[in-house]
Amino acid sequence: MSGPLWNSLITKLAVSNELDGEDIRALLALPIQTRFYDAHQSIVREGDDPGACCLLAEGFAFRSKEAGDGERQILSLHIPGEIPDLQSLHLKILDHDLTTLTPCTLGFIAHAHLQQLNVARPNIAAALWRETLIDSSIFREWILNVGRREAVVRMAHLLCELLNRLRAIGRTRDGSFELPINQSELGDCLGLSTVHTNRILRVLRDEGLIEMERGVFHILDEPALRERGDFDPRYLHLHPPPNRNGAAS
Amino acid sequence: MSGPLWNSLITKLAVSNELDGEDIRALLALPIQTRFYDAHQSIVREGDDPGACCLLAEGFAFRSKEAGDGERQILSLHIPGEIPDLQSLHLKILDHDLTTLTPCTLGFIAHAHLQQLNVARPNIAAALWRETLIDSSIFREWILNVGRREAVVRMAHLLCELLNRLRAIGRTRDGSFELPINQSELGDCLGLSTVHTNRILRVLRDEGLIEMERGVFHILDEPALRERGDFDPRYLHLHPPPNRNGAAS
DNA sequence: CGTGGATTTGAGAGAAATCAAATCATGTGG
DNA sequence: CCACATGATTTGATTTCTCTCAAATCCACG
Repeated sequence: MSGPLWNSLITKLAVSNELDGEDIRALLALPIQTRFYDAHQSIVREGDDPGACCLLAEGFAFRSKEAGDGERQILSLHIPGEIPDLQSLHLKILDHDLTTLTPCTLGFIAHAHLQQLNVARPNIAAALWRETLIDSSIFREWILNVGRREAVVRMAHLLCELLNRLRAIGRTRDGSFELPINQSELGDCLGLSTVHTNRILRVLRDEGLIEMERGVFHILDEPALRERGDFDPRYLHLHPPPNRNGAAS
Repeated sequence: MSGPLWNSLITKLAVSNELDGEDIRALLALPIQTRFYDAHQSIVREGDDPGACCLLAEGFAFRSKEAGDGERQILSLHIPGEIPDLQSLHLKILDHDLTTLTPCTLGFIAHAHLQQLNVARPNIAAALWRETLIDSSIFREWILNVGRREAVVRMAHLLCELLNRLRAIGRTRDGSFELPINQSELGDCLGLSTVHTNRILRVLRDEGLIEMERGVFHILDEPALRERGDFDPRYLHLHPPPNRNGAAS
């Protein structure tokens, strides 16, 4: 098999992992069931026990939880090539929601097939484990962001993160990237109200750091935005680990 | 080999994983180098590339990051039996600090030995992966906590989490647990100032939900504290996954 | 008994939320 | 092509929560 689904997965995995020819062949042989979703559709919900992981091949999705008072917190934004619920492979019961942000092409991969792949290709097992650990590293940075940075810095940081992640999979042009997200959702990422989110975006625009138009963000001065957002991309682990034993190349 | 280090590890792993006799034998054979640390000592730092994981056998530790302005955010609190930097097995460069909270007994396990164990005992590899995923699930809940709950609720939630995690490894008596943490550190867990942390603790005491004395927390009314803290323990995954294929018992 | 760290209290400032309303897009049906 | 409905963005005014600054108290320990 082959096609855009497999390509997005391999492109993304190759950002942070060394894959050899055998690995790629094994990935291409992975049975994936394609489905198309509209924007703002629930993919899986807290409490579900899905039996398959969801590869995001095209579009954007997010994971979220709700507090008791109904306030929503977005935990992560997902970009093409990611498997947002990869953890369901070992944590059967979902502890959060997964929802499309835009129309999406999704590929469902049965847990059983992933397990077989992990046994057959330990290097892929390590890569997938590593992906979940990078996911975790991004959560840690979000805790810091929401817990200890003020609103403008938080927003600048988030935009830097998105720019860097999207650039790694070739989805930026100059300093611009497409991401159709509204201000209410942006606020839910940062723990801010919609009104305050709006004012904060204005600040960044007034400072000449960004511009926005329907679903497209333009980063006008990345170094300045990094400075403003206290951003250091190391936590994204956007490179394969240093190759200590002369393995795959 | 055997001793308190191995016991703490096995006790903790068994909370959320099914281990069979062979697994336990393999764990007991794991070479671990013991070292004793004082309170408030750095174990590993952001940017380090350690070569070994650190098993927390006795005492408490925390992971943290610092924002540009020097504000510290504590990302997680660790209890006996946990391996707080297990992710360093696949993410070589540390993206946060790991520090003792109290005097600790630590066991260092070389990455190479863990890798060998993962190959020899796939069930243990799955358990370790699962542990890192639970870690991740706790991060997600902390994002929600810091992002969308107000201070009193945040604090109540954190105390419920600690009670439940410590109970699972047998470190509570009735509703009480030992945890020598000061208010500044507690504030750093929750994204609050020390002063506000103090006032919030007073609120919970005035409401008759908790009592505190040097390093010991007494939860006087757990159901009420759960209610106050919007707490649902499911995200802690404190039970082994449902056994679907009749494997280990 | 003095010292330093931790906790507690008070007062005032600041950041972000809430409430309310206006404006701006976008899409639909007539 | 226009009237209208809907949702998103924007703005203003006010309230609430949390922080900061400062000082007092408490406590463990040498």
